[in-house]
Amino acid sequence: MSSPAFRSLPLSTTQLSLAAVLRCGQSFRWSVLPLSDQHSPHEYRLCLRDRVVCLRQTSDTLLYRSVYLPQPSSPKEEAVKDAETLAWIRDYFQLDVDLMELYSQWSSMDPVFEKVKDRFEGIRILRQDPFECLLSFICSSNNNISRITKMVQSLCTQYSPPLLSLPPPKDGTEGPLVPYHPFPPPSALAAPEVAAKLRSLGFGYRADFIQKTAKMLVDAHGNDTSTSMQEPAEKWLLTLRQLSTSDARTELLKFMGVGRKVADCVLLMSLDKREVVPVDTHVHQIAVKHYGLPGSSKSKATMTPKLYDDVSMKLVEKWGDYAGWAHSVLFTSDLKAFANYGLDGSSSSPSLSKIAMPSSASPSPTKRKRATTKAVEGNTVTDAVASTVEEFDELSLAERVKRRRQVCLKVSAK
DNA sequence: GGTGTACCCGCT
DNA sequence: GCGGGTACAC
Repeated sequence: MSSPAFRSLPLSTTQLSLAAVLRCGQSFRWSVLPLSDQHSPHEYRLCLRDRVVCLRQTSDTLLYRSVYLPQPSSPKEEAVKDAETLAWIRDYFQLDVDLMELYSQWSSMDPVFEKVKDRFEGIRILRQDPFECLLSFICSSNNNISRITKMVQSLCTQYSPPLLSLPPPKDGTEGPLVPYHPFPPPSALAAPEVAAKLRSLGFGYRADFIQKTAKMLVDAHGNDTSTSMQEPAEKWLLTLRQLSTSDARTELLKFMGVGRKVADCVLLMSLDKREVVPVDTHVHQIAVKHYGLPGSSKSKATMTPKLYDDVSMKLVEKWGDYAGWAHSVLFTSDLKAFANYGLDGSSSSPSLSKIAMPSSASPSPTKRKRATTKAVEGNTVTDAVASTVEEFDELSLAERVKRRRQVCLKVSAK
């Protein structure tokens, strides 16, 4: 396989830090390969349907290239495909969003953010493929990044044939070829026997969730496995981007293994719902420690729907329109794996865990106010989210179970 | 409608 | 034992 030259895109690491963004638990599929280059210590690779995208980064430049299948037959055709790769990069990393602008806004709104911002630059939300995102986060329950990564890799190697193979990027050295697999389509995971296989691969109880969710999607939207690049179910998931946060969440909650947390991750990371703040026990701890949410910092209260809403709403109030993006910065800064991140001597910002709780940590709000204050036609983001939260609240557990059953029955009836 | 428990597996 | 949760039964 040929090794085309890298193209370059001027881009500061303050706008995008691959080292943080590709390893902080948003996407679990990027290969991180060592380089002997001081300025760019790693190469990152991701396999798409028809190409493997390879990225490197220096302080002021993003270097990119792709290896295609089929290979371009002329320099002209290759130039066209490279332009596609660049367009994909702009879309996937949402480069039209000015992260510096957001960082300064969040800093002015939040003293806690102010303290971590210098050490955790360039952390933004990826715009991922919804199907991959959905399955990845179904795998994430009661789980850690390293195991989720292994499971997602298994999905690819077991259920999606390799697109092509590449040698490691070691400058100058020839190494063994490594196969790159795209993420499998829904139809590849829908067969009943998939569940048992996934269990044997160490997926645990998530094996059934994956297979059932894939089957629900295929049965509801068909699997046109003809040569098309995307199956109908994948296209349908993309249409959820047009829906309101609340409506899109309702759709996601119908799938097996998808509760509020997983749904919110998919909304934020693949469906353009930038204000959504997914709440897990970790985020809850952050909220208790730094934002005066009620709850003991030691006792791990079970995440009830109400507690989830309280935490999520509080953080949306704090950070505003792009609250989900801000959440990602704080969340990353609190990951153990990032304990030494950004400590290159030039910065002295602490990791979040080292920051003392503000002495006047907001006197635990007597009671979370429901969004009673409807502002101008619900145009403020806080209100928009608050109202969606209310709708979710009103959706009883029984109703959710019923809806899910309906879909399951519909599925098994076929 | 809120609360309790089992669930796979790997790590502390 | 617990965890970057969810399903299911009271």
